Amino acid sequence: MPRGNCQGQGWWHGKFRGCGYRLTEGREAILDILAKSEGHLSAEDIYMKVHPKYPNVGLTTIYRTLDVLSGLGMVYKLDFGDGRARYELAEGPKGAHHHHHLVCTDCNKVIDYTDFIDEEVELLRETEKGLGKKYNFKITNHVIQFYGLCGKCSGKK
Amino acid sequence: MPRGNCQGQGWWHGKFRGCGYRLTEGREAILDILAKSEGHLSAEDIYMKVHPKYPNVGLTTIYRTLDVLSGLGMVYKLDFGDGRARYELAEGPKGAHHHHHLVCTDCNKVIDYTDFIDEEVELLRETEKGLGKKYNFKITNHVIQFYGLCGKCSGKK
DNA sequence: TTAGTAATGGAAATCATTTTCAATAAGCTT
DNA sequence: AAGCTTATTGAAAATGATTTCCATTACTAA
Repeated sequence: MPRGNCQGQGWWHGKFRGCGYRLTEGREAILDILAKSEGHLSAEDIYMKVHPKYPNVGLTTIYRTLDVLSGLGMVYKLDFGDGRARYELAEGPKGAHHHHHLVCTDCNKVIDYTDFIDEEVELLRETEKGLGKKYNFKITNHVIQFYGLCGKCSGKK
Repeated sequence: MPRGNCQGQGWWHGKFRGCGYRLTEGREAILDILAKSEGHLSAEDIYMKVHPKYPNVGLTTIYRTLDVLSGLGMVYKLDFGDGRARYELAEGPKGAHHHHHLVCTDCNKVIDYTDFIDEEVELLRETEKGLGKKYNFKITNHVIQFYGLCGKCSGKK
């Protein structure tokens, strides 16, 4: 039962089982919500959405599951600076929806953007390669985020 | 006494006073520590360093001051994913030490790097301009951070 | 000096996230 | 299908960083 670096491919069940994790009702429910919500959900958001259908899944399990998922690279844990972590499903098998975030520091609104992604991906590739070699780092992830004021907040009183 | 967007230039005293903030012993002490420590200090780290010399400066004041400083753009508030915020002085008048972070997700070691900054700055400039226009966002800041395993941790058991 | 208000610290309060622990359930083995 | 091993669970309690309260102190300007 390998438990460490299980970054293989395959979806859902396979990924879980292959790493020695058990596939439980609660975990599937959480994955389900994440998949259909397309948002940036906090642990509690998820709890709220899971609870009606699975009243016996507790907040603790949500946190634990998110931890596992993020460890497996299936979920990104995000920080928008408002004191609670947000989670979103990592892009599916296709790597389809690669995007980054634009955060309003006033109202906390978050915009997903996909502009400039090509140039960015290019830079990231180079940077990761360069940094990895220079600092002997095995880079697994990155965060790019812009902060500022959205139209509404920038035109406030 | 304007209190809002005080992003003018000028250093220290001027910046403070100009925004209606008072320059107190505690605030200077904190700025001092940040200036000479060149690190990524947590509120408590700062408290520890300030306390010997100014035993009457409390943790609460540290937090409050860091909040003000970060609001003024004099300090960056960073999140390395270990549950406590870190702070570092924004680059001085010169914009000299622009850098980003490489974070080991295992031992939490943080490396500051300045490689690829030129290309990056170029991309950022474009991105900020493009996003700002498209989403009507007034971008004030950004975060770029890479996560991975440092040499030591990647070669662990 | 005096009034008006910013700033302070210590204690208490918040609040997201973790830990503890006994009970339960998954998935392998037979 | 039944047993067995061990991952998983929920509820309650613990944790720990950050905030809030509030009465006191210290600037600043007139």
